[in-house]
Amino acid sequence: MEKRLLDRGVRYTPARRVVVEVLADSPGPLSAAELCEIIGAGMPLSSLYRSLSVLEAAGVVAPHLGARGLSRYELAEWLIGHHHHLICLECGSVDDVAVPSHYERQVEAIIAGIGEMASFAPSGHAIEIEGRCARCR
Amino acid sequence: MEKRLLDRGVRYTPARRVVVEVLADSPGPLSAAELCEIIGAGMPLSSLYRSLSVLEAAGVVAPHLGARGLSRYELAEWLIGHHHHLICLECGSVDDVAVPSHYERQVEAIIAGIGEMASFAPSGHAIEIEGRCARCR
DNA sequence: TTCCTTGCAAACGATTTGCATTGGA
DNA sequence: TCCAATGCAAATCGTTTGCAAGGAA
Repeated sequence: MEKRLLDRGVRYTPARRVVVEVLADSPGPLSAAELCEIIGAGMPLSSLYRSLSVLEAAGVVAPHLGARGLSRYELAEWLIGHHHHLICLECGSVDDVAVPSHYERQVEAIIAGIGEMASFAPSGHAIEIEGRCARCR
Repeated sequence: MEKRLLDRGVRYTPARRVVVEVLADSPGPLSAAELCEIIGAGMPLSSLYRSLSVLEAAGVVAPHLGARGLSRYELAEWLIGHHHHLICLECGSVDDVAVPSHYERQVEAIIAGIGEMASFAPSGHAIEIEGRCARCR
């Protein structure tokens, strides 16, 4: 992954490394504010955003645009695998969920069918499942 | 639908009516700025947002939180039916697409399966399909 | 030295709110 | 009359950017 940054002439600095590590440990995408909280002091929001945008440009993190005009960030799918999101309407948390491959194959087929119907060329998809998470039941 | 507002002690005013009408005519969700543009002058953004929040509280419109940190609004599903979104990565447009019921039944089953796996109680879902729309091909 | 990186503060764009005014029942 | 609705301007929130200082190659 470091190579990916070096190829773009940017460094894999401690600040960027910590962002990647925190995201790697998270069960789901995190907002900038959440990241900042977890990383702790000594990380100004502006630097955080700069790290995120460098990492995004390098294809290492991907933004997930969500509730109340705030983005959540997670590692790109080539790092953590294809997955979908469980959004808790109670506490607002967003967790990743991997979908068994026989389900995912059905999803692919459905997406392809819809694309054909609508003369739309699909290149990616996301399923957002809303409800109540285990903690809020 | 007017009843829905009256029940909450709010009126179905011309300003609110025009918002509903413009949304009803749109092939997909619209941002506040787009709504304002379509409605034309004489509709300050602040009033628009106020109309939207009243309509949202009444369950008549639903926000769709999307690209580049801006919300798009559409009529609630009980008014326009269950559907998913085609998001064009080229021009940024978002169009609704209704899914044939045999597909939708498969989707329901998949969602239920995932919910069980993750001890998550699903109450709704959305499939966002990214790609290129017919216009941008 | 030469870039890249960082921190701070200021700027920005979308959305919200305070307040005084208008308007419908 | 009374309360809801509106317009304007100012405030707020998440995010971005300009600029000068710090750091690695």
